Amino acid sequence: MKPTANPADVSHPRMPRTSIVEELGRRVADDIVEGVLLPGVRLEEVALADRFGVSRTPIREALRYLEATGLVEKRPNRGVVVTRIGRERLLMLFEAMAELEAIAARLAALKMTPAEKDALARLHEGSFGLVHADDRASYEELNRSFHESIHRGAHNDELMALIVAMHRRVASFRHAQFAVLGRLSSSANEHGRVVRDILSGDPDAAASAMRDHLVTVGDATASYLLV
Amino acid sequence: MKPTANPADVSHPRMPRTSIVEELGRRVADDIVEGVLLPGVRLEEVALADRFGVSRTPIREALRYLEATGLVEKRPNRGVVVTRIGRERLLMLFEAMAELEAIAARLAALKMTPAEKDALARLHEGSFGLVHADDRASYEELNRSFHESIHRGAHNDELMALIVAMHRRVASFRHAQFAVLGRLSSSANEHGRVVRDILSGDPDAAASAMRDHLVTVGDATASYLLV
DNA sequence: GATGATTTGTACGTATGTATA
DNA sequence: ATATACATACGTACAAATCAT
Repeated sequence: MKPTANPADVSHPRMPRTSIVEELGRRVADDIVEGVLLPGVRLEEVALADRFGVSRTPIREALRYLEATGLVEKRPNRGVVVTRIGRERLLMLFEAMAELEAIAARLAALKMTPAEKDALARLHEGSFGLVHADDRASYEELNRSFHESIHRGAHNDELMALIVAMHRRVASFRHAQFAVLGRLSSSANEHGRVVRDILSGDPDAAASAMRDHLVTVGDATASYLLV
Repeated sequence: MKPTANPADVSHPRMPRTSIVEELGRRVADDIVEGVLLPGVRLEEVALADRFGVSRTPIREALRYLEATGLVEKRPNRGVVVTRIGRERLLMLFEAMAELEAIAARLAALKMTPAEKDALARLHEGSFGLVHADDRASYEELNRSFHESIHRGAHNDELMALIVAMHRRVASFRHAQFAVLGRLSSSANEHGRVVRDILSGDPDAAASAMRDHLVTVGDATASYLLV
């Protein structure tokens, strides 16, 4: 691999090409979020360097970055591992996540434009068919879109960045456990409450509905988690 | 300087000594938060390396870490600057900060122990004397303690970490502007509402009171900010 | 627009600390 | 407990990009 050039990025020569470190950070982060690298797995610098065909220097910088995001943990002189947390702290993570999503719903109720509200309503309406067909994969995809459109509807990039970062951390633990079952229709119903309160512009109700929704999700998944 | 030894840390030989990178990260972060390094200032690697008597390698790792926290911005091949943001984004930052503090107040109302509530009440009572004496420095110190005790009272380390990180970022902009004037007594009154609602265990009221308090603070400071 | 100076980006070597037999 | 193996931490050298002239 050439030092600074990115093979997949030759289109816009004047656009600041993404550095190797950023690329490495993304790829390792993706592996963690997608469950390729599970919590507790040790990340050796030379192994990563060989795998990506670079020296250890950019690897170390990428790991420093990931350390700051909380996806990996670095113990001085003892290497880096994918972050592994106990049950208590995981519950805190879910609680914080639920509160952040509640904020997003709150702000969305206050600031979503009519067009955004309309799009949200349509998105939600599309979910009933998937529930009835028990199409879990499609529902999961729609669920993502649903939450993302609310995040965007909050019109606050800083808050959205917090939520995205938090979501990656939570996702990294989802794979260490079983899938959650039988929640499709109840999830859709909970979404319905959120949509109703956002559309009617009731921030407190929307926040409350979203919080309850996430708390339910949190309990359902946390109960399966290890340690 | 020796590679891994920390001159100021010779007491506990078995404690994992903090690496140079961590030390550098802390010191640069402190300089940014305390206003020694103002937004927009360029951070040159060699200059920092000379200043701290180390090579560029640990400097670069520390800067990567700070980049992830949002305190500095790194543009590929173009160096690192202390993060500088426009008015719009700053308002988002204040809004997010206010919502996070509101969450903390909410959880504190739900989870603070009687002892913690008692300590909070006493802390708040101590503020009236300072307001009357117009002792701004002491009031600011008490204000910190007040908010910190609420953060701790939320009993959620993940949320607290978010708030601390956010607070550092906000603080880095406080120094680029004038001091806020004449808010001592109104601040104390707003605190009073928060305390009342936390003590009575009303999460929604506590969140609302805290949010209003922070929104006031945000408006007051944001209106003085540059760009 | 080209050239030299400055700065960032990456590779690599060596020392130090940690784990294991 | 000591020695050996191995991974990490930092420093140094070189390459590439940016900036100033």
